This record gives sequence, structure tokens and C-alpha cells, in this order.
Amino acid sequence: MAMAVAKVDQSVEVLKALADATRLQMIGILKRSAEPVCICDFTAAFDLSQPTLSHHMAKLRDAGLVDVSKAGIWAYYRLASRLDPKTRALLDVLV
Amino acid sequence: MAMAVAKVDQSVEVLKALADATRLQMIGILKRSAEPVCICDFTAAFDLSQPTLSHHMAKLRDAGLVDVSKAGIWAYYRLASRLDPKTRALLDVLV
DNA sequence: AGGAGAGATTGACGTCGGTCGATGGAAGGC
DNA sequence: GCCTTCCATCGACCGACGTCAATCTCTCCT
Repeated sequence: MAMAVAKVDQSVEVLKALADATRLQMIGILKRSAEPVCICDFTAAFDLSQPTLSHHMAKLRDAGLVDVSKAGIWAYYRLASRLDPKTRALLDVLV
Repeated sequence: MAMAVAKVDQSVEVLKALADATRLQMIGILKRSAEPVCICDFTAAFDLSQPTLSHHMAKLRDAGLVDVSKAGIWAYYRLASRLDPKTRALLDVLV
């Protein structure tokens, strides 16, 4: 039973991360992109401030949905490589 | 493009409805139950007040995830019969 | 009619979440 | 060394959300 609750909590964490129009579109962009995307591309695509987009990306990172790699000045984000099957299936349905 | 935004908004509405531990468990119970479940069963299962559970159920109803049928004094809820395929697939992954 | 029970609604309270401006920190160019 | 650029973090504001007690509505029963 405690395990079941833990499963629910894990799902809820992912769902909370995805339950925002900006973040869902971010995930969609990352999922469709073969190559990592830098934050600057998002600031160009969305009409939101840079701190706000950084904040959203941090949420996705905390939920384990994206990986980040820094190259020089830029930060490149991509869909997490090690997604558990359930989350992977969820993204396949959503985007 | 406007259509894409509408699609995102619709997904976000469903995700927001599911991004809560109580509501996700409610949906799980309804999905596993062959027969409609009355609110009184939820008040017994969860350690939350009746108004709170009614509020959560209203959220699920507004998101189009559940149908309600009143029989006498009781209100019976079940998973919506007319779920669009995307939402159905989402629930199949989640619960 | 009057009482009792189930569920929805209202009002209030505290917390969380999205947004921005300002600041900080690291890397590259002059 | 200094300035510029990209990104993260901080502080603050405000609206949205989860929760409860109190109340209301409706139905059934006597």
C-alpha cells in the first residue's frame, strides 16, 4: 500500500511538471528535436522572460524529464535519456 | 498553429486535473471499478472532508474525465464514457 | 409536515506556482 | 583586465489551488 502511494506521488510529480502550457510545449520541442536545444532558442520562441524560462526548465529538470549539458556559454537541453517506461509512454501519448 | 495551441491547452487542462494525488487515486479507483462509485465511498477511503472530495470530483467532472448519475440521495461517479482517444491512452498509461 | 441524510456550494485561510526585475557567476572576446 | 553574453538564482508580487467549517438543496422516510 505504501508502495502504491509512492507510485502515485511519482506520477503526480511528473504530471505537475507537465501541467503547464509553456513546459508542455518545451517538452514537445525537445522531443521532436534530434539535437539538444539551448535556452536562447526558447527565449526566442516564447514571449516570456529569460528567468521564467529558466525556472520552467529547472522544473522539468527536477522532475527528471530533461538532461542539461553546458558547452561554453550555452546550456543545451534534451529529453532525458534514462526515462522510466511509464514516463516514456506518457510523453509518447502527449506529444 | 492556433490549432496546436488549442491542443496544448486541452492537454494541459486534463493534466492539471490529474496532477493531484487525491484526484489521481480517485481516477484509479473509478477506472478499476466495474460499477459506478458513490461519493460516500470516497469519504470513507480518504481522510479528507466531504466538501473537499466533492470539490475534487467537480474538477474531474469539469475536465470531462468522469460522468455523474444521481440515484435518489446518492451521486454515482464513473469514468467518462466518451473520452477522446488521447485522454484514454493517457489514463491507460497512468493507472 | 417535519426530520434526517447525502452531496453541492460558499466563504475564508494558508500555501503554492508563474511571472518579472535585479543580481550573480561563469566563459569568451577586446 | 574589462566588457559582453548566456544562464541561473533571488526577492517580490499576485493569482490559483487545496482544505475546512458552515450553509444550502434535494430526496427519502415517518
